[in-house]
Amino acid sequence: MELHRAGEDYLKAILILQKQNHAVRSLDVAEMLSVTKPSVSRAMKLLREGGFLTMDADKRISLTEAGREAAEQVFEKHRVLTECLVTMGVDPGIAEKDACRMEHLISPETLKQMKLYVGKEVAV
Amino acid sequence: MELHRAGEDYLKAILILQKQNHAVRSLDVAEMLSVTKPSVSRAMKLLREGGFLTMDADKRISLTEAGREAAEQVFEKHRVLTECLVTMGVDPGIAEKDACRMEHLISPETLKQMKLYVGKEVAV
DNA sequence: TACAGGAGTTAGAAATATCTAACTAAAATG
DNA sequence: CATTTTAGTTAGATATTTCTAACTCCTGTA
Repeated sequence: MELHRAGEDYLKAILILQKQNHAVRSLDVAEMLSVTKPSVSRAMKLLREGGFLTMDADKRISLTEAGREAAEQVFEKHRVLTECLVTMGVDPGIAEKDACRMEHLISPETLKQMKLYVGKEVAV
Repeated sequence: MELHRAGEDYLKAILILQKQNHAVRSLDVAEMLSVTKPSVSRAMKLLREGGFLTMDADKRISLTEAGREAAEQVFEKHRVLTECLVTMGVDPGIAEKDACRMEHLISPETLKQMKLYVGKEVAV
C-alpha cells in the first residue's frame, strides 16, 4: 500500500496525539486536522487495511510498527524543516504551516543537508 | 479562477519554453512535463478560460499578462528554493526536483527569508 | 426505561488531475 | 491524389480526498 499526502498527515496527527498521552479516537484526529468524521473514518479504514494502525473494540487507535515508523519519518521531516525555516529567520508560526505542507515532498538527501544546516546553527 | 498545483506547473513550463524562443505548442508542454496530450489539452482549456493564456489559429500558446505574472512568480520561487537547497549542500539535480514539488507551497514570508539567505551566500 | 447526545460508519456527490481509446483536421510524403 | 503522420480534442474511466446527510450503536440521565 502506498502512503499519500493525506495518509501521512493522518499518521502524523495520530503520533502527536499519542505523544500527548491521549487515547486516540477518530474524533480527536478530526479536530486536530479540521476535517469531518467521515473523512477520518475513511482514512482510518484505508490505513487499517494498509497495516499502519489498529483499532480496538472501543475504537481506540494504535499505530502498528509500520505506522509508527512512517509517522516518525514525517514528524522528523516536519521538525527539521520547521527548524530550518526558523533558522533562516521565518516566523515560527509561518514556518510551522509551511513545513506542514512541504514535509511530504522532501527527499532523503535534502533532509540530510537540512539536518546539517540546523545542526551547525549557522548565524544568518 | 484559482490556480492549483497543476495549473502553476503548466504555466511555468510554458514560460520556460517561451524563454527558449520556442513557439509553444501543447505537445511541447506535454513532453516537458511528461504528461499526455489530453491532459495538456484539458489544462490549456482551463487556463484559457481562466484568462491565463491564449491560443492562436495555429494553436500556438501565448501567456496573457496575468498568466505571465503567475508563471514568473512560480519560476521565481523555484529558482530561489533550488538555490537555497544547493547553498545548503544539496546536489543540484536533487535540489531541482525537490524545488519542483515544493515551490507551490512556499509562503511569501518564507520566500523572502530564503532570498535573504541565498543573497548572503552564507558559508555552510 | 425512554430519550438525548456523542462517536463512528455508510452512501452518495463533488473537485482535481490523470490516463487510454477513438476521433478530427491538417500537413507531409510518395 | 491517396496515404500516412502529426497535433489536438472529446469521451469515458480511474484515483485521491473531501464533503453533507442519514444511519447505527452505545451511554448517561431524568
